[in-house]
Parts: sequence; C-alpha cells; structure tokens
Amino acid sequence: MSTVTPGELTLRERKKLRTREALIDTALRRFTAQGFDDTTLDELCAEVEISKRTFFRYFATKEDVATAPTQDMWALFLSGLGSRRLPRGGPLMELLGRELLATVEEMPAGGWAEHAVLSCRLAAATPSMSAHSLQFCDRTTRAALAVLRERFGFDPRDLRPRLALDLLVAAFHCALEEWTARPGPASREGLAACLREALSAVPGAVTLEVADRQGPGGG
Amino acid sequence: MSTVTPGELTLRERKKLRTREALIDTALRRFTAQGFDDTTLDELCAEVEISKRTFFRYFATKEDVATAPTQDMWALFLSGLGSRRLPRGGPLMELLGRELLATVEEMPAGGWAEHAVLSCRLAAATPSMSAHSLQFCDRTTRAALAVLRERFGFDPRDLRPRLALDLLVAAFHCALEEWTARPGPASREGLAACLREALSAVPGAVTLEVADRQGPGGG
DNA sequence: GGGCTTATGTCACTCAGTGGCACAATAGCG
DNA sequence: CGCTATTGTGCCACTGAGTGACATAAGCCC
Repeated sequence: MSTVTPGELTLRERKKLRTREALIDTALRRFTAQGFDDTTLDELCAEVEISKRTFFRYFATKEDVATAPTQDMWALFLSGLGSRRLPRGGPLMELLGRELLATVEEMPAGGWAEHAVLSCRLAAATPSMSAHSLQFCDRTTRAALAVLRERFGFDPRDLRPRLALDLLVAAFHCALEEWTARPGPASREGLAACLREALSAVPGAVTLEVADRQGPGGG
Repeated sequence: MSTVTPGELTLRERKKLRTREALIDTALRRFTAQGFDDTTLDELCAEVEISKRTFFRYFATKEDVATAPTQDMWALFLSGLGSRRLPRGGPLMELLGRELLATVEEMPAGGWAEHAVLSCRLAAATPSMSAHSLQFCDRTTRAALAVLRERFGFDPRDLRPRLALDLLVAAFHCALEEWTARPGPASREGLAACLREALSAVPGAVTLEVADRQGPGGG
C-alpha cells in the first residue's frame, strides 16, 4: 500500500515511508549487485543508516524487503477483488484474468516496474526468495478464494474456483518469466501484454494432446 | 567373509537408511507434539543420538526433514515420468493425472501415508514449511516440464504444457487438503481417491461460469 | 590384520531474528 | 515556550540455524 499523499501525512509518517522506500530500493540494488545470500543485513542497514533492530520493525524477514513489489501487487489484486464491482454471467477464468490485468495497470508508475523486474530476477536465482514469494502467493490465493465464495456463492466443496485461481497464478508466473527475460526498460504495459498472452494459453492447457509421433518410447 | 547382504544393501547403506527414517519419524512426532518452531534441532538430534553436524549431512535444512514424505513422492513422480513407457495420442492432462496416481500407489506401504499426513498437517500450520514445500514443487514442475519437452517434442515457447503441470500440482494440493482433513487412518488409496476427484474437477476450472444471481454487487 | 573409503563428532564461527531497556524525536497541550 | 505522553530508534545480549575445518571412528575390501 503506497498511496502517498504527502499533504495529509504527519512528519513521522512521511519519514517512515521514506525509510521503507529507501530500504526496498537499496536492498534490490545491493542484492542484485552482490547476491541475496552474500549481502548481510548489517551491510544493508549500514548503507541506509539504520540499526538492524530497526530493519525488523519495517520487514519481518530479509526476504520480505526483496519481494515487496510483487507482494504489493497481489495485495492490491485482493483488495480489488473484494471491493470492485464485478460483472456476472461470464466464465470465472476470464473475469479473474481481467481483474489481474487491471491490477497490473493500476500499479504506481514511478519505479514499481523497475523494482518488480529486479525482484523477480533475484527470486529466480534465490531459492529462499522464491519460496517466500510462493508462500505469499498461496496465502493470497486462499484469501481470494474466500472472497469468490462470498461474492458468488460458490459451494466450498466445489474445487473448480480454487483450480481457476491456481491457473491464474500459473499464467501470471509464466508472464513474469517472459517479462523479466526481455531486455530493455520494464513497464506495466509490457507485463500486461505477457499476461494476456499467457492467459490465452489457458484453455489449451486442459485439452492439449500429446503428439503421436514415434520417438524413443522410453524404458 | 559373510554371505549375501539382505535386500542387496550393504550394512553402511542400511544404517544410513535407518538413521534417515529415524530422523523423519522422530522429527514428525516432536514437531507435531511441540510445534515446528518450538522444537530445536539440538533436541531432535539428542533424541536420535546424532550430532547436529550429522543432521545436516542427511537434510539440508530443518524444513527438509519435515517435508521429506511429499518430496520423496515428487521425486518418484519425476523419475517415473522420465523412465516409464508413456502412452501417446491422448490429452496430456489425463496422462499426467494417471502418472501421478500411479506414483501415489507406488509409495512404500510401511508408514509413508502416516508420515505424509503428519507432514501436511504441520505444513498447513507452519509458514516456513509450506514455503519450502511450495518451492520444491516449483523446482520439480520445471524439471518435469523439461522431461515433457524432451519426450514429446513440445515447443519451449508453448505455455500449455507448463500450465498443465501447474494444474496437476493444484489438483494434487486440493487432494492433499481433503485427505489430511479426513479422520481415521490414512492410506495411499484414500489419497488416490481424493486425487481422482480433484482431477475430475480440472476441466470445469476453465469453463466454470459465475452465477447470474443478484447478490450484493459490491462497491 | 592392514590399508582405503566414508560416515560421524567436535569446535568455532557467521548471520538472521528476538527481547529488553534506555534514549531521542515528535505530537499535543497549556 | 516548556511539559508530558507517545512512538520510533539504537544498543546489547541472546537463541538457534547452518557451515567449514579437521580429527576420529566405522564399515569395506583384499
């Protein structure tokens, strides 16, 4: 949640936000340059000029500061899913896809995409970051499932909404991978385009047939 | 020199397997009784009568010993996918489902199901375990994707095989949840039944429509 | 038995993360 | 302005996971 309105914030709150941003920015830079595991919190804290004790008042773990961009995005997706006016009558999968696309395009223009790319590239190379990220995704998915049940009256025993959400997450991860692999400046629009492409592959995932060629049958 | 070694394993190997089993069994019992975070490795090692240093020669992390049952299953699934004779001509999703069901039914009868249930219940209550488990799943999925591409000649740019694998994992997690929630003794057959049910919901995940009732439209 | 390999134990260390407490900065009030 | 309650921060000591180096013990093979 970085809805910054400098006029309406007290000095204390502005300072806190600035420290948080400085932490994320510095962390992503240092982790990218030196590696996540090879950068100690002591170094990071020294550069931001805070004590290690203070770091843990901003982020619960070292992984949290490095995965903040995607976590912020999923949090926004979730709150949108709970508060937005949703259309009715179409396929759930398409509705979810549109919601996620809308969320991506609502992310702050100033630096989010750049941070997100760095964070994702780091995650791809750092097991503990990827684990942390995946776990956050899982929690968000469960929360989203509760929202869907509440808003559309799905039977809790019906597995299809949950599978649809997992499919959405899978498509998003495909999109992220493609997006972060591309050279050049990163943008929300680029991510949205990758996501649209990934979502279009979803129906085929269930129906795809294995070719009947004669390869090595295995043994 | 003495005659044959039973089971074709040397004494050293048998000892190692026994230590590994003892670690898993003791760990799951203590973690279940005391909580994962409130049990130190020192306690665990004292009970199994090995040094902490030796523990880390069996498992890379504390989470690994607690998630061993599912990791063992996925490892078997992966090796089966690489070595088994696979049918051709049907939908990939069904092939994957059959492979996973076969893997479940191939797990050792002696204690695996009981361990797996304990492990999954722990994971549901322990973020770091769940994160670790999810990350392992992700790695396995990528490895499986490489196998599928190699054996069936899928285009690396085609996202559908990957989405199918993620869908398989999602269905498996649904099955695990249902299975671990059930009272009574746990069995591979029970898990297989849950998995069959979850797999049958897969096609509906893509096509499911949202009801056109007039609930609270949100706002 | 003797020599080789491999598993294990011991010790010392790094670093993430926490609890407690003192101190400093800000907010709010007269 | 000064005074006080609140809240953020620094410092210190501590726990516990995980690692590297090196010595010793256990199993293996001849």
